[in-house]
Amino acid sequence: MTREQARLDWEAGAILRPVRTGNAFEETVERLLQAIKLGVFRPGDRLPAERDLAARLGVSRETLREALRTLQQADCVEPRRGRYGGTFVTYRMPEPDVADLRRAARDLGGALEDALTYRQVLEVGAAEAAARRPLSPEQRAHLEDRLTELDAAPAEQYRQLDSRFHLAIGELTGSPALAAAIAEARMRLNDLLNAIPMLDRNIEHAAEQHRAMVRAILAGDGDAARRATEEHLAATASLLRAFLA
Amino acid sequence: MTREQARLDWEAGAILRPVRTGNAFEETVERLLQAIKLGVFRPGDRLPAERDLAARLGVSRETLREALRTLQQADCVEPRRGRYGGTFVTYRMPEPDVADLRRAARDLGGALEDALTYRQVLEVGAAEAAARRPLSPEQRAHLEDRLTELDAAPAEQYRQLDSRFHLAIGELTGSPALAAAIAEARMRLNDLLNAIPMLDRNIEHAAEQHRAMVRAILAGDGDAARRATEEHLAATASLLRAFLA
DNA sequence: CTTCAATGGTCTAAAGTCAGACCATTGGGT
DNA sequence: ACCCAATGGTCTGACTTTAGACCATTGAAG
Repeated sequence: MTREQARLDWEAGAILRPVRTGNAFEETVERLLQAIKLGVFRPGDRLPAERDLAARLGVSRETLREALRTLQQADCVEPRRGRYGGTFVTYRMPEPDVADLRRAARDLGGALEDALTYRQVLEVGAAEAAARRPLSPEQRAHLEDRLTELDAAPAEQYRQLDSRFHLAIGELTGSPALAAAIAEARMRLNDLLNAIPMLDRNIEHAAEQHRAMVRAILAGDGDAARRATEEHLAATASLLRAFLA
Repeated sequence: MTREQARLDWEAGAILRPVRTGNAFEETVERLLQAIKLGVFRPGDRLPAERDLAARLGVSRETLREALRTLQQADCVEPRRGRYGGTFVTYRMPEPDVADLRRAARDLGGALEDALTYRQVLEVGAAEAAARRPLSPEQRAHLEDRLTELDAAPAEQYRQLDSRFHLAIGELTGSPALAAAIAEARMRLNDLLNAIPMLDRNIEHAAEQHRAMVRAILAGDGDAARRATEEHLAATASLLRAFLA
């Protein structure tokens, strides 16, 4: 019996895990907030209409509206009525703050190493998969656009555009499951990554690594794509750990 | 507007996706059924007590019981009352059938390539991550046990023990998120993998690849672990595609 | 100026889900 | 022979979520 329990804890942890996380309302708030923090929706952008958004998120319009009301009270979002109205983003990224960083890391606890491993495996694998895949001219252009956009980014938009660049590689794999998992991994780390103060030197370093990733992917060189992504993520993880130490 | 919609479809597909899949009851049925098909619970095994299982799955006991009732009506499970009673597994794996295989593949549709890519990235990355990690003697022994068990498997248990072997590598990464993702990827492909008729020749081939994976992981050789896993999964995918063609 | 289509705002009845209490059954321990 | 702890079985009341209908507002198009 005790042995059976031990066997279960060891072997079934990945299967006998919660089917649903919290309630639909909280999940919806979190998703929308992350979408904004990840730069999918930027300040001034209009969110999809409530009926649309509810359908995409797989929740009822009531639940979505409850979530939007919460975001509105948190000054992240603002509704406007009438045709050509909608829900508009008002969220502004706070300045990076090492105290925030440490608090966020403490909140994550042991899940930090988990999330870093998860992210590493997913993004390295995705870069390799994208490189080994025949890409359409549109896809190539899209990737290069993300890189150019990121290189030209004003400091206050850097982190969101960085997220978009990394998410774009996930999309290039053509695997929705993989792209979704990458987005999920990034969401878990996002508050941490956003709280890292970015020095010019780090940004330049990251930019060179981004270019190496794009070069390798566009050249169809899976090994190089993997190595470049490994190096980039290792550097980011080191930077993160440095601020936590 | 149309352009905004197109941008969203392209960029936000990974974020604006359903927060909850169907209802709790159906998800619970699916989880339990997959746990049985994956060999986490084997015929004659007793499932954890309802109160326990409900807590692990994050659903109410009522919902869990509704799911168990469904599984009972499908002759997968049988309840016994009283102390030392419980819910016992009665499910028997059907014989592999190419017709089932083709039907299951048709049901998956485009999600097949998605699932194969997803699985490839996760398992290859997990093998490498496990190899690069310091493993305790218990973990090493556990991995070797899984391999030995699989090598000695009677034909009717082969697939479930194969699942357990692959899931064990995910657990070795020490990343619950990664282990859970591997289990999820395997669940998506499981009906397909289980429907492949296994010839002795294929089993021997797979066994050699499994040994190579374990050797590399225990030796701490990440590159070799990655290559061996890549090769093994590519072989499985080829076999699968051969039966679908 | 009027129209009207697209949007957010509101309401209701039904279904799903939950926490917890309590009952019924069983077999090993005393 | 009895007890009792652990299990499945049942019920209730509260909360959550849903689907859908309908209302209110707005600004561009005609």
